Amino acid sequence: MTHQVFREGRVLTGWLSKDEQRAWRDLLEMTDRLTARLARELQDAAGLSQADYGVLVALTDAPRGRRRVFELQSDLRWEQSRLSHQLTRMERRGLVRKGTCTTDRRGAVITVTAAGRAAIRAAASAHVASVRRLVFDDLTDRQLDCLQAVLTQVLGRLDEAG
Amino acid sequence: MTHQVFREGRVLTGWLSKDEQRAWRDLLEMTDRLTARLARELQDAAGLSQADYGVLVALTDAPRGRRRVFELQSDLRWEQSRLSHQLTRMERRGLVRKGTCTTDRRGAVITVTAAGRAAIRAAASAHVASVRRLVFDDLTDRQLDCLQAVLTQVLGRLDEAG
DNA sequence: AAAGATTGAGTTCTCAATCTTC
DNA sequence: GAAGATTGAGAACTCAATCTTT
Repeated sequence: MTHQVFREGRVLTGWLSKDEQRAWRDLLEMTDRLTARLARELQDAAGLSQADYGVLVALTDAPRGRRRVFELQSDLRWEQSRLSHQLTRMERRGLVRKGTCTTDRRGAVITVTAAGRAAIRAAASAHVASVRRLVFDDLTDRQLDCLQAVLTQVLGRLDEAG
Repeated sequence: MTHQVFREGRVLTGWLSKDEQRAWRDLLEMTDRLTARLARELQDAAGLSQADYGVLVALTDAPRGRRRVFELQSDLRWEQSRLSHQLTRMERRGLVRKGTCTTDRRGAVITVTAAGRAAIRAAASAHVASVRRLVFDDLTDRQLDCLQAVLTQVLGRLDEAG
């Protein structure tokens, strides 16, 4: 799409058309409200933050529930220090355990604990149900395809942009 | 859409189909990366956080650059105390001014300052350009329509859900 | 020196409690 | 008591500096 360049006689190059503005505002509002709601639900269901949940998903997806810190970092695309602080807090709460790596003594191996598995089990089902109800239940196949195309395009742009 | 209920012989009620899972993960990744990138740009261009930018947009959109705190609250959908802390910090930095309301002495009136206007002017053009380049430039009219329909639907669901 | 990870200080967000005026 | 807003304490995130091992 070559976006709308003229509107009411004024040049709008470099700006957004009315439709684009609306979509942008709605996208921001949707993500804000969606994440706020899901965060509250995770907190209520299992005392987990979104950050906790993300870490636990990455760990439980991995073989034996173990992952190096730098691997988690690329899974989650978080800053080093954010992840380090987060893991320290999660260890204090008993959700994960830190161990040193046998083959590289610089490295830490993070393991999800039984309590961590229990917490994510308690949270996941209601969480996924909410995602389905709020986002996917009313979507047609065509809408899902279209949404995926948009997401893929924007992610591609972000890759180019570094 | 009635989502996919059977897959490889297993019942998936209450869960997400493969396509839905992918879309959900990509949506989370897109919003994370997009907001992270735009936040960095705002910071570099004008020393503004996303939060600062949101407040300044709401104020400069309003007549005479003035808005009551509870009005900003419903504009931004923020928690009371978050907004209050944010405004305190922005006043300290000279971006806004707080005054007491003449007709209701409980109330505070927030006004954008000249420095606030200058800051958002410095940030806005590059910000909008990035939004266009990263999100809208490659979108067809049909994709924009479809995206808008999805956003409207999800926002509607969120309204129902309270 | 580079890779893997942690630390501490400063900033921001959340939650509950509080204060003032209606 | 309710509405409008602030405060303080604790948790989370960012940035730069640091530490250890390779």
